[in-house]
Amino acid sequence: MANPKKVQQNTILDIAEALKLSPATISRALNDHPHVKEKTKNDVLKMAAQLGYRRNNMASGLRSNKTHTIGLIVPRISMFFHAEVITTIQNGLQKYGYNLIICQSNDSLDMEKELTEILLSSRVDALIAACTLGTTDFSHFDKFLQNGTPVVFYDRVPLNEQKATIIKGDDFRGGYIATSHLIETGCKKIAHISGPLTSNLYQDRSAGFLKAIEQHKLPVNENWVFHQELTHANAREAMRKMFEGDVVPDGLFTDNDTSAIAALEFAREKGIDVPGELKIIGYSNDPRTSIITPAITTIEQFPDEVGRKIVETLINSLKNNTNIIDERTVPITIPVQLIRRMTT
Amino acid sequence: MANPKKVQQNTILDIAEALKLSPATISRALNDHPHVKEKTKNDVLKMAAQLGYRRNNMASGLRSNKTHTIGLIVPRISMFFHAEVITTIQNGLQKYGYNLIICQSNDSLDMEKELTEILLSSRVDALIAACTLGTTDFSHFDKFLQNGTPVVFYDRVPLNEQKATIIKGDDFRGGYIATSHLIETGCKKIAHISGPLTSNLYQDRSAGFLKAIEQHKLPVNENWVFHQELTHANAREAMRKMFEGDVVPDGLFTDNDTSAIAALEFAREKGIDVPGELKIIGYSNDPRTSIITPAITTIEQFPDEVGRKIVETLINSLKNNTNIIDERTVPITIPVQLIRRMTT
DNA sequence: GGAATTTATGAAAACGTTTTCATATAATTG
DNA sequence: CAATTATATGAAAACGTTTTCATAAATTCC
Repeated sequence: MANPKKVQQNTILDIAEALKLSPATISRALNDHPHVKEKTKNDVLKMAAQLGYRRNNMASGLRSNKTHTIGLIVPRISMFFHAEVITTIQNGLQKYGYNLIICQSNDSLDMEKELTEILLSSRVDALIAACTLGTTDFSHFDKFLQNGTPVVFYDRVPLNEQKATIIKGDDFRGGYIATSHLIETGCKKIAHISGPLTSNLYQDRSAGFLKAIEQHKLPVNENWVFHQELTHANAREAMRKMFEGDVVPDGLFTDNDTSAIAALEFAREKGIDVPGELKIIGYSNDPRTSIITPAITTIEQFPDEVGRKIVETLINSLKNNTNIIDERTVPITIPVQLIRRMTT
Repeated sequence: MANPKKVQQNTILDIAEALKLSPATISRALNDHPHVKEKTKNDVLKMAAQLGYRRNNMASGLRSNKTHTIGLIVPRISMFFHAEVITTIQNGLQKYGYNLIICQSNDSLDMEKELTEILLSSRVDALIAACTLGTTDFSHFDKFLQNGTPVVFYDRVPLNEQKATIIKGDDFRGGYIATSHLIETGCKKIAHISGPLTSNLYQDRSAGFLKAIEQHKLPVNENWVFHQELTHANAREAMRKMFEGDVVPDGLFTDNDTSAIAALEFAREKGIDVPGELKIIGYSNDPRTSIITPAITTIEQFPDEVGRKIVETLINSLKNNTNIIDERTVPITIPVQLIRRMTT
């Protein structure tokens, strides 16, 4: 009694009955099948609109084995880089009639595994994933590849996955140009606050860092290289350690902007002149870097470019239904760019 | 030939066959139905795991008329407030076994309407929506309410929707305490950069603003009240207009933080001392406000609280399957808080 | 003008579950 | 111990589409 009368959704059979046609014809008409008369199509479309008909995606998906839904697993939706990428992906896929189920792993590997199970149950047509920092074994994604579901990894990606598409920023180059920029602006004692080496991201950026250092025959101070979770607090702690000694760095490369901001705030508090005594460069071009004083030099990763590329390759492999297996063994690399501001 | 062999997903029938049981029993066992022997349940669960069985959500949903999927329509996922709310909702719903289909209207009313159609086709179990600034007619949401699908509006909400749950910040109070704070810190000539009055958000904040002004018997200068899209550029333009005259404001209340930042930057460029000559207060507690110099006073909206409340009421009405129609005609209000920083 | 082809439609099966109804067995009652 | 009730299972229908196969009608061909 609580509910008045719930309006029942009309089905294809209601249209069929109203027009004295078979459900098969209605289905074909709605899907613009070539073997249906124009007039019939128009009649069906008109009646569908009149009855407020809406296709039942579950019934349709069950029969046709297509959900028009794509799963996305991401560490956290509110991280700037990811938010931008997701926005682009969402808007892109929407144009092609695909829905996006967005899931957050909260950077927990267990959660990531569970999410693959859930998305498998949802029978997503494809999967997009930016993995956890701790994901070194990627076998929980195999289930998708095995039944022919395209998988695209971006940002944090497997190193030797042959069967999935891999889209990543040019992290080696990012590390290299960031460090080179510090050197070119006169730094001789360069520190590096980096993330855990379990992730390709920080492996590559670190390699780029070292390459630039070696190329200019500068020494590497082991005590000034940190591999840690890139939080505000950790960066502060690293700064404290480095600046309690006699010899202090004159340049700092951090693998994200949060760490750069923390470092800058530390310097501000301790009266360390930036960029006079210490030059700082971050990574990602988070909006905060352009707003803080002094504005922080950083590396742009072009999240919208990443998003666009993901949509492009995905739509492609969904259309051709050609599994990506054979073709895409080479990762797609999105270029990076130095954004010079006031901290260097 | 291109694809090796795609692995076929096992179904309930495969389990049934393996165990010499009927599919009905398998289904019941998997759903923890009370009328199944413990031993049988264990056997089924074990065999399901062994065969790598994953329920087909489409088949399940088609039959049971439950998708365990909830739709979310939001202007833009990358806006700070929404990103936070969504993160909380996502994590909350995940715990109860619900997926979230997130859609962006890009603040376009047409897109919003289209998205309701799509989510209707997906037969979502419930809908959460933060509407477009231009949404004054909410009838495209009626379809959900008519077939008993719970709808929760938050942030930008309909004014007189009797049948849906409404969760909103205390915008009147926000406008009131922001303005009062400016007055208390000595402002006499207060400007207000607000959003379009089509939205309850800005109606309420404006009302709060006026209430405070009247209460202190201050005059309202019509030329210092703006109702416009709250972009960086628009705020700059408003500042330009106000500061080209002889009489200039000594206090500014902006309805979002982007405008406050734009205003602060303008002041900085023109050599207007903040907070000496001009005090500024924003809205939302965007992370940028705490990082800019001087840090901007603003109003905290507690996005996680909003998200939690949404999940709570939603799970409740999904569980009871009692449509919200009768009970929830009163909007739920989330309190706001003044965050005092350096611009006042 | 009949055979072959194209075009338009329908009947019925299929997708993988859940659920109703029926039934067989086991446990409990008087 | 017969009668009732509780427990455990199966057969079959149902959910709303899409798709295969068959066929009727219209068109083209020689």
